[in-house]
Amino acid sequence: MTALHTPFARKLGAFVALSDAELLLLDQLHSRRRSFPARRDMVYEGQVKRSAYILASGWVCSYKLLPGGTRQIVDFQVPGDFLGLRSVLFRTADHNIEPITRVQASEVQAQDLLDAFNTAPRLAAAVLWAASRDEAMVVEHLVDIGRRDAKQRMAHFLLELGARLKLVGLATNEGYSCPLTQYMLADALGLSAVHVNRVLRELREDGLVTFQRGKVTFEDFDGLVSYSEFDRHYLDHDGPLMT
Amino acid sequence: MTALHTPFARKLGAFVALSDAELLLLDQLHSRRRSFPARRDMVYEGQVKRSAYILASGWVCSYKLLPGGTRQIVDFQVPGDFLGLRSVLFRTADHNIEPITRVQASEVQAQDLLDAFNTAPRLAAAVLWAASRDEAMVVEHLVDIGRRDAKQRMAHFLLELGARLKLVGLATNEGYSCPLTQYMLADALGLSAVHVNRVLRELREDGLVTFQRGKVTFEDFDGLVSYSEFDRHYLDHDGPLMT
DNA sequence: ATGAAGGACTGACGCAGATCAGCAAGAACG
DNA sequence: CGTTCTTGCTGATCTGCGTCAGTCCTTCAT
Repeated sequence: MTALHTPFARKLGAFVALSDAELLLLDQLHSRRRSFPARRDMVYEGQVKRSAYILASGWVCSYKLLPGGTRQIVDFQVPGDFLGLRSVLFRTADHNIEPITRVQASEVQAQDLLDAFNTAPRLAAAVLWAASRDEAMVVEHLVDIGRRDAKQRMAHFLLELGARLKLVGLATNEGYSCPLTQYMLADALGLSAVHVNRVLRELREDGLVTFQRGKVTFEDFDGLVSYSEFDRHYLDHDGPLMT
Repeated sequence: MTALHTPFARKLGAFVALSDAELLLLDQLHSRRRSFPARRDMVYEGQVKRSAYILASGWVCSYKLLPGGTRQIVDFQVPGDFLGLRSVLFRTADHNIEPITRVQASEVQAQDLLDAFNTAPRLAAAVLWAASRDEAMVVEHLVDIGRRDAKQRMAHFLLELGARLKLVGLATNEGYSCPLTQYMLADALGLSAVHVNRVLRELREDGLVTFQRGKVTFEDFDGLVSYSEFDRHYLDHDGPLMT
């Protein structure tokens, strides 16, 4: 039961009902605990020796730098998220990972993970499932940037982030606390920071969401969902999907 | 050796040097051959019973529809690509898959795949590797849409597609044949069809690429690479990366 | 042969969002 | 204690790209 207190186990538990033995295995993955200061890259593009991590607390973002100096944030990772699962397969990292806040993470060797998978294939399924869901979020992000205007894009993004945080108990339909700056939002959504500011003001004036002083507050959750055409279902689960 | 004639085996061979036994296993995955007509969705969002497929010939695209009637094409799949690997893990498909041309594909049951993995873990690694590479392409696509202007975006996209096709022997640095319409390019790149047309004309007038009558011709490959800030390395391999 | 439909292509016009150029307030640091 | 950095915020101006409204050409079906 103790393992359920880690955000990671909590998230996996939403996908697969895990046995005590499986929870114990999960716990063992958390042995090599490390801490990272904010703003210094944990992983950078081209880096060869990499590990995977399970985020215990704090936020990070994965991004790509362009020659012009601009950057595109591909995804944010919140507590309970796995990072670098995919990149373990490659020799070198293909993007940068930067902690947004101070971060606590468990380092996971590829071998430990494979061992755990051998003893508990259902665990493997759960981890792959979580990874797939993360990929689905990147796809949703792509749609956001490709086909929604700035205001809808922001609205959709804030809801999606909320849905993710809800999975690990860090958000409700009231809101959540969020350490992102307007510059980061800009880099994630493909906008300028100036325009992010304007869009946030409009959403606030419309009485839909407020994002101020590190807090996202849903003033009118249903209104925001319908305004942004957010699909309630794709991240929602009433309980484990696999038993 | 015969299996090397399928685009899929050829692609995996670029990642991992496969033994004869592994190639044989790969061949067996190709037993349930199916054919699909152009333009009728193979998989649609919300569909419950799904299979994975290995594309033998023809092109397909995966896309998401938005309530407004617009769509965002997330990725194109070309011969040798695996489709639906990720979605096998979910109960329902989260996007649509539409054949662009008539398509030949081998249906793969989740169980067959798992069995193959058990007998040949190196094969599993190769398949996961290929899947990861596909995900990396989605990420690159995201960067394209988020942070490059229309002209650079188009240039980058055409090069990326070329790099992919080169892996299965369907492109050279001279060019490749490509069944995409300007409307599809628009839906993929988050542009209007009108603007796609303008951008293609500009690239042609600059003497960089020509895209006409189903053929992409690189007039000045190096020029295009530097104009679009294309990273030559991320899809290039001189030989198997794992032996 | 004759529509009908899809695709390439173009010009005129308008707008969403970028860019530029600031100000103000708090945090971090000497 | 002032200084510098970071972040939020704003107005003015400019532009990339969308929208509208077409034409032309090719392919296919009747």
